[in-house]
Amino acid sequence: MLKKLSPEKLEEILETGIEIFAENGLHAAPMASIARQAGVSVGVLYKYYANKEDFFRSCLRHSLDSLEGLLREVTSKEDKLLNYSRQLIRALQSFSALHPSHIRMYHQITVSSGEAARLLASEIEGLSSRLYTRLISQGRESGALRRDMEPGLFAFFFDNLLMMLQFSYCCDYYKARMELYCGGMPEDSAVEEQLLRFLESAFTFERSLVPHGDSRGENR
Amino acid sequence: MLKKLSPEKLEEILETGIEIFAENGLHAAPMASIARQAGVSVGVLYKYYANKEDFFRSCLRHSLDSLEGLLREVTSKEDKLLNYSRQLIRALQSFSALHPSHIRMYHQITVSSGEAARLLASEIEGLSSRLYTRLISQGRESGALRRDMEPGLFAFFFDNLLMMLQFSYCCDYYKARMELYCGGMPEDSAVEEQLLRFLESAFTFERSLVPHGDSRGENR
Amino acid sequence: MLKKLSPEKLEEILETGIEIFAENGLHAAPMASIARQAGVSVGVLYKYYANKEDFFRSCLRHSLDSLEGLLREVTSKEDKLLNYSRQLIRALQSFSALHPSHIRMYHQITVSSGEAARLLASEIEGLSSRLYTRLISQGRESGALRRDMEPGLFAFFFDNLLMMLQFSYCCDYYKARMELYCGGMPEDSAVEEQLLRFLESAFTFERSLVPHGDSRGENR
Amino acid sequence: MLKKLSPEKLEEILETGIEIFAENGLHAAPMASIARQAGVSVGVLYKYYANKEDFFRSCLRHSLDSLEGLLREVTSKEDKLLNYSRQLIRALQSFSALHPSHIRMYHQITVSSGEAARLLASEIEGLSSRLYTRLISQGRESGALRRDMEPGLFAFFFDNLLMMLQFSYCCDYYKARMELYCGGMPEDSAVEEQLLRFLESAFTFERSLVPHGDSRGENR
DNA sequence: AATGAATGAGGTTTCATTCAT
DNA sequence: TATGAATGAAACCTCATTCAT
Repeated sequence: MLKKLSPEKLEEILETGIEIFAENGLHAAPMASIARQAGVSVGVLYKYYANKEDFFRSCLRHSLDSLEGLLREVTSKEDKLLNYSRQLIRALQSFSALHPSHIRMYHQITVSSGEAARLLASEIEGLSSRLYTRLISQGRESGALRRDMEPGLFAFFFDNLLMMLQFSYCCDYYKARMELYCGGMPEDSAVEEQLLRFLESAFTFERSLVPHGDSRGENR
Repeated sequence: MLKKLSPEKLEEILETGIEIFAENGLHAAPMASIARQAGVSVGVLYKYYANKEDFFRSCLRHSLDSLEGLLREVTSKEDKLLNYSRQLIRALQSFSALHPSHIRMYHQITVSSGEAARLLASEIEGLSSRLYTRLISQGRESGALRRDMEPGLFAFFFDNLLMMLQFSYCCDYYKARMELYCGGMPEDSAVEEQLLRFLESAFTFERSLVPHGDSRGENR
Repeated sequence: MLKKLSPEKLEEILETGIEIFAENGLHAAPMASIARQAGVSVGVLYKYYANKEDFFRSCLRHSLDSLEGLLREVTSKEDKLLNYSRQLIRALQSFSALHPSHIRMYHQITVSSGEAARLLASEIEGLSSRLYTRLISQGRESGALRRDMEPGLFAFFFDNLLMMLQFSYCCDYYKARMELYCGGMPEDSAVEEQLLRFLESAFTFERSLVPHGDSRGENR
Repeated sequence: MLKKLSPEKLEEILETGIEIFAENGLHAAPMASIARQAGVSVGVLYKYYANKEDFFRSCLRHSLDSLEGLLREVTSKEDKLLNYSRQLIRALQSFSALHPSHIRMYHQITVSSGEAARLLASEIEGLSSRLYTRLISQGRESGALRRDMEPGLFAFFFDNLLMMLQFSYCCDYYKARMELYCGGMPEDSAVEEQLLRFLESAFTFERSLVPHGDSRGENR
């Protein structure tokens, strides 16, 4: 019985798929390129996956598995948002350095539309949205975080910053944009430090405490 | 570029292009659809524009003109970051409601790669990156904003939040994601209020002032 | 305005389609062959027809139009089944000689299955089934034809013979089969004469009149 | 042909082949489906049969063996055409009910063309054409059947009716067509009775005896 | 000058056949 | 010997671009 496709080969195919999807987008990625680059024939792809859509879903699932593993690992070590944040930033920086194609593929996914967009969003963002909202609610109850915030929206802002960070490490357009803002690619440690400061203040200080007063009130 | 097209027709062609590019992406948008929907022949498109790429650049330029107009208008009225922020948020909310296709087209652009990505980023983000960095530097000098920040990175975070907000109003995937975080589409006013609180705190409170202490130090 | 596709060219495309469908079958006929043989590009086919299925339907309709024209013409001249039969046989012989591909395409259609088969059958056979059944019923009422028959089944036998005749003139397999039975391709006139004798007797003599008695009765 | 396959397995493979060829046609039947459904590997098929064509020929031969057995059995019991007809109709009705795939495969064969068509026709129709022609000739000599007929053509008409009957019981298109003519699927017994009446009259009454005269002469 | 029909390369998917195991 | 994974040619269909009218 010919078992040519070892788990390693299958892994390689999926990683190649992620790479090509990341580069070309879901629609424009040629199955032939994936096959060629993975060193197999197109027939192999269609033996293991019903069609392009199915293959893409498998690539996504493969990637999400490792990303969710990362998320769970970080979560298991910390339970307070701000402590957790530092670990998370570092983990994302390292994931971005190791698997930039995965992040690029997620970014390609964000251009989908219609029902597919809704399904993909819930598959990709479901876990983190629930986690962040929970951590923030807990922090607010315990008094560790500010009270004058809506946890959902603040979780949304929080994830916006982290998602953009990843994209900025991996996607050409966002990379160029970050360099534009920072005058070159900033050090990982500088990003970590500054983003933590940004987040700490945003999540801990209530509006009434804002000190300088000069930017308050006149908008009402 | 010859000039036989009336300015109105030209405007219509470009707006149609933006719509179709926004919907389909740069690669998948059919020139024939654009021509048909704009009520001209494909021949006209290829008479005035060398090719699809060239036409796309013109659509982008057309859109940037109106977006930069908006930015300049808001800027002319305010010069302090936090006052400015409220105006900007409102302006972006209204722009997103009026011209969602423009925002979607910008989003489509973010998937480009290589040298094109760098050029597009600098064309689209150049103005705001310089503006935000300047406003933040000034605020830091004047004492209105915190001193322990790098203006470039904080400007980057600031724009990340605003860009994601626009995408979340206009692009299917991000729309679904925002609903996931907020349990439904939030009111414009709630978004405005919460994002302002988030930004105010992030930009004004220095780390040493962080009140509860419980999120410091215990990181190992 | 480029009007390259004259009605003549369109006709040529449809005739070529009929030819290729007749030769290869619906599924196996390559659109590229049709285009090449008709002297156009595949793009033309897909500009005028939504897809292969649609193109095939148009070929069928084109053919049915001429066949139904023929049927109506013969019908208009005669209203008694047996007079009508001679005209019909001659018409089918001449149609088979002029347009063998059409007949071969009908034959290819008979291998379709499922709902498609039902629809095609009703489209192709609807007219003649109604016509034959009506003629036979009328003949039975008037006393010109035997009374001890069910018009539907006799119409069915009648059409079976005519359909097989056409196929036997045009389709390789049936041609070979007819030669097997007749020891070579029979003259048109012999086929006409013999088939008319066959039909006349079948449609006019009632069972009770069967003369020789030796094949009667003992089967009951 | 090597012989390691048990006769039962061989039978199963051939029957499966017949089924798949019947359903999909010669061209579109996937060898892999046949192997899977028969519970063997494709390798086995290609070990015992040189290629698809060769395998198909074996399926046909297998089917012809049983059909010819049937024909011989009926023939051995009767020697007069009209007595024989009733037995034959019943036998074909029962064969159609038991082995519709075989009939469908024969039908699929009728779309073949070129030299293959000639060979297949002679293989499939040789026996019955010789048998029918002989029976009819004998009947004509003995006076049991009409004299004014050419045995070959009448045998041809006779077989046309029987072949169409089988196809009408088994093939979707012809089934739909028969329902169109009869307003629903007729009872086996009605078909038997009516077809016998049709055949009896066709084969026994000479033209000169045609009673009503109204369908004679006026054809110019 | 403007039109839009025509082109044909390129993408997805299927399946007969081979051959490593 | 038997397996069934792998191959890759060929089919459908789309769309950027050209160019006859």
